[in-house]
Amino acid sequence: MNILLIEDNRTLAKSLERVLKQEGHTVEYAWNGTDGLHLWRTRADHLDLVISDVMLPYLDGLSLCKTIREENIQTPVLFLSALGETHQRVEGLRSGGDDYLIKPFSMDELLARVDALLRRPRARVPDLLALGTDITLSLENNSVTLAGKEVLLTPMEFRILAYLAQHKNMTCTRGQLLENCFEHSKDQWSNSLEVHIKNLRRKLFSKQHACSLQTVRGIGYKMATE
Amino acid sequence: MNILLIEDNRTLAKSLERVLKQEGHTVEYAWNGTDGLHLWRTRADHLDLVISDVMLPYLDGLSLCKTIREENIQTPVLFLSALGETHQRVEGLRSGGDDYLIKPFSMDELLARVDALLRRPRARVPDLLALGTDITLSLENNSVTLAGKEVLLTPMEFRILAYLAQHKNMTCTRGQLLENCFEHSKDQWSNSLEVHIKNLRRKLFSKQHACSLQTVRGIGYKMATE
DNA sequence: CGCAATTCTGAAGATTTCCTGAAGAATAGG
DNA sequence: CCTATTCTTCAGGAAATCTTCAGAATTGCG
Repeated sequence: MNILLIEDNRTLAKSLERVLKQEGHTVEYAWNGTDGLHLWRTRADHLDLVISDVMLPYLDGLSLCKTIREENIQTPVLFLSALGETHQRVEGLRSGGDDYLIKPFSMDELLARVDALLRRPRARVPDLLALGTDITLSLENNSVTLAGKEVLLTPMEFRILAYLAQHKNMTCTRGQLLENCFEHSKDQWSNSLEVHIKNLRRKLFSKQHACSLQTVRGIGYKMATE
Repeated sequence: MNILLIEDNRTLAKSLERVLKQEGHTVEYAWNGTDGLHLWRTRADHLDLVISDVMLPYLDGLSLCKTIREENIQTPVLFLSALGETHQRVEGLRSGGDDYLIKPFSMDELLARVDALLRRPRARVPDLLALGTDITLSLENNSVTLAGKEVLLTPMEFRILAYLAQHKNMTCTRGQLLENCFEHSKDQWSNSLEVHIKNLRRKLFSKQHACSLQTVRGIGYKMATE
């Protein structure tokens, strides 16, 4: 696992690095907030965990984490801090942190908490999604191609398709779709969804594919691929 | 979000429940280890978080959590305990816990930690139920496969099958089935149930299997596996 | 064996859910 | 302010599903 360590105390950093490497992790290191931010941003795809001090030169850990979270980067974060007051710990978690460890701590506890954070499955969203053999969908530029040719979708249609594609072969309830793609609340009814589904079918699934947009009666819809 | 609270101190439990509900969560409650285990197992699909005391009557929190993890259920767990020694906290995390909060704690911190645990993407456990050797049923996809091939069930059929599968090798009374799968009240009669059972048998149990849908005369039905 | 209670089965009617086309409402861009 | 695009609503009809019913089959028991 890849861990980014942001800590200005070089001595502590060294020993943390040693211990983590012993556990089989690879460790990258930044000694201040701005360097940390840069590394985190650029390497986010490869990182499995960030361990960050709260008090750092140039940019403190909490602001750093807030910034990152606003960029929709979800790498788990373990904060280290000598500030152990409840309100300080709460603030750490509210800033987007996943755990908060008070200095001084034992290496055993650190490793246990690191394990707990690494154990949970990551939700890494790939950029290009393939549906069957000839439908491709790029989340980044909001575009869809069918057999190599671009198909124009309305924003709403794209949101719905993207949601279904990200959950392909799972049944998505009408509630999920309404909540995630519309501003509606979960349990509200709107025929609108069905109209968009119809249009998606017309634009993308009119012919036989290795992929189809199925309705699951009484529940919702499912993007089925082979 | 759905939270299961396992705590034997009724006073503490009550106030936790109140605070969590204020935050918009729904709370289920168990006051001892064995009840907790049962609730957790059976409702795992709907639970988003478990908050559990460590010292509990009948079955302590750590063993409880280990058992659940061995069953491949990944619901996040927050342990509460008065035992705040490092080695005890480490043990909690090693047992499959995700966080460990030491009593007494402030409600603020509890809520922050609950938020942190709920915020992270859910473990997508393919909640697959196996019946015999060749029937598999996925609650998430609302789908059933027989010898690898998908079998299409109606919503009602699926609900009934799922209920029986989740209680396999137990006799389910007609009352249970009516109450859980239909909108009927417990003691109402409806031939409808039998019709659905018939259709399930036709679709899934027509051949000899390691699994059969038996009728228990005068009581109800049983999903029997070997 | 014969009877009564219970369950099974097929088909038809009732109900729910979904699809579709078109028209009205909202929104953005010029 | 006008236009083009997109979104939502509505209503009719189609399709899938659920329930009911009546007769047949099965089971348990004296």
